[in-house]
Amino acid sequence: MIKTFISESIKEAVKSAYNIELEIEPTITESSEEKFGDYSTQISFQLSKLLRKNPNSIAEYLKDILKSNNYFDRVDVVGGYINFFVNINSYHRAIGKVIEAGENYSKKRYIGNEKILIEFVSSNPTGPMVIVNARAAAIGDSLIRILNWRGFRAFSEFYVNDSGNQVKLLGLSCNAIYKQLNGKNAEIPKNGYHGKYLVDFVKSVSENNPDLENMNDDEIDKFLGEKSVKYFHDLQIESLKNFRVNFDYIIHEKSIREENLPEFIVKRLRENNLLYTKENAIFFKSTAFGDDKDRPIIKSNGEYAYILPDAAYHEDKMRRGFDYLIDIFGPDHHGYKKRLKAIFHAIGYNPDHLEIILHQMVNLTNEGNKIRMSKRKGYIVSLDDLIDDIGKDAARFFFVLRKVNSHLDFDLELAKQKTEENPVYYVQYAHARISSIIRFAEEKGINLAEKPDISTLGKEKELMLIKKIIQFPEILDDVISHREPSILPRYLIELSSKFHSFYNDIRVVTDDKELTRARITLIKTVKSTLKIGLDLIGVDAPEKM
RNA sequence: GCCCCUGUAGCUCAGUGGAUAGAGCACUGGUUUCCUAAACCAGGUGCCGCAGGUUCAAUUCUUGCCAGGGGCACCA
Repeated sequence: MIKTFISESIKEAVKSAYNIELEIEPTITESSEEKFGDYSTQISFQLSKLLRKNPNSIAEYLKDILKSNNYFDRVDVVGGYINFFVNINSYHRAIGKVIEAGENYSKKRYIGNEKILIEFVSSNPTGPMVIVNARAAAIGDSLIRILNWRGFRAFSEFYVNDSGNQVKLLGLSCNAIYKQLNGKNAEIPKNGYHGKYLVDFVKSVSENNPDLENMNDDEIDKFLGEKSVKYFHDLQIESLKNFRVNFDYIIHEKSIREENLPEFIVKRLRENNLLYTKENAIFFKSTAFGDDKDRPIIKSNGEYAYILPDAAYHEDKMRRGFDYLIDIFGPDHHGYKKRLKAIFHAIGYNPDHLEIILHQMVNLTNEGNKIRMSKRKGYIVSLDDLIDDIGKDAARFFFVLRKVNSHLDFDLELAKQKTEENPVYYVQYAHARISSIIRFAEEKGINLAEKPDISTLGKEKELMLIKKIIQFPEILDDVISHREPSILPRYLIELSSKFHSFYNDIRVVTDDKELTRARITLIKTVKSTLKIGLDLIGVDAPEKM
């Protein structure tokens, strides 16, 4: 909030000095060193070209205007930079607002009516929830929480591919396993699923369904296929729930097909003259929309290519009244991005209203050795395994801590051993510590209901904490504008660090009741900021540890 | 061959068109009669992968190259 104020002041100063409206937001940074004040701007460098004056004289001129502002103790100019020394009253005013807001600090009311739909995970129902999908889950869920907290209307959705080829393959694989279990000769199809989890599943189904023996091959394929899709889907949703990831909507490919939406897409494309037939397959001219080559949407055997029902699904999203779509995909979908945007555009929507976020892969290693995971081949470490090993708080924190765009190396052994060093505990510990101090103060009979005198807070470490706390709303906005949840956990680590440092330097509960109340009030703002922040990434904020 | 991501301290990773590039881990030493030591304090490291270009200013933008990872189906 102080930053915004400085920004406004600069704009006004520039206007009154040179009679120009700044088109750009002046960049304001927190000063790297104390001698450069609290905040700095290098606006004079940016203006120097425009005004044909040297930066230093511009800075000096602006300084004289800015100086008169009662927010600052001092305004300095050093080598073209303008450095602001914010006075203590401004900080007291700022933290006063945080205290007023309490549990709702940084929360915004709904702004506008635009509805955002974020689709993520959408894993195939062919096995348990795996680690890569868990990363998408953590990212997507955190984004939704943060967007909604900051006044957007964002909804989460999971798309189930419960028809099509892979379901067929799953049925065939199950059938083969079923035969093998009964001592018959059978091979799992080449592209089928080989996981041990599937054997366990088929075993339990066949024990509970003796009629299987009376069915013919096709019937068994179908029966086991449908059964397993439902089973694995439920299992996945259950795992995600346990990971504190819930969905507003779950949409099945089957229902998209039943509503004949794929046919609608074909019709629409045909009307727009964007289809042609080649070697019995129907191709969509996606090159007209920037794709590298045209893509088949109906295969020569008459089946739909994956993109067709998916395009239909996006049509469905728009029909349900969403204005802006975000898809979070894994790195294996990167070639798919152009194609999907192309078809979205081709069926009549603004391609800017479909945003595709690609997160990078997760490499699982075990004592340095890479574990290659493949559901089809059957090497799997499931989300449930991970939670059992390191806990959901650590897992969620860890997944969101890395930037969406970077590859994530996850050493299972290390993660298990390093549990105690995991930064999530550092943050949670700060929260628990504050809770403990507050309990202690209550035991000492400090009346916390009485309004404290904040102006007694002026020590270096106190101001340091205040400065950090008031950054929080900006941090959340950064997360949103960059689509980068990792900014939040890193901020929480910094805030915790400032608090621990404060704690070791300054005693909160003392005989001075007035001062105690002021300090308790201060650390309460830290507590609620941590609580809100942790909650936004789906991590618990414990009262005790 | 084409496309995407990455290359910053011993390791894991932040960061920015601007002032002396940062954290954590690891390593060394210190801190508790007192609110949680899962904490704090002190100590030092960098051809910011390489080479051009744009700029008053490049680690940041851009081009080429090198290295690592991934993707390039009438799979989903």
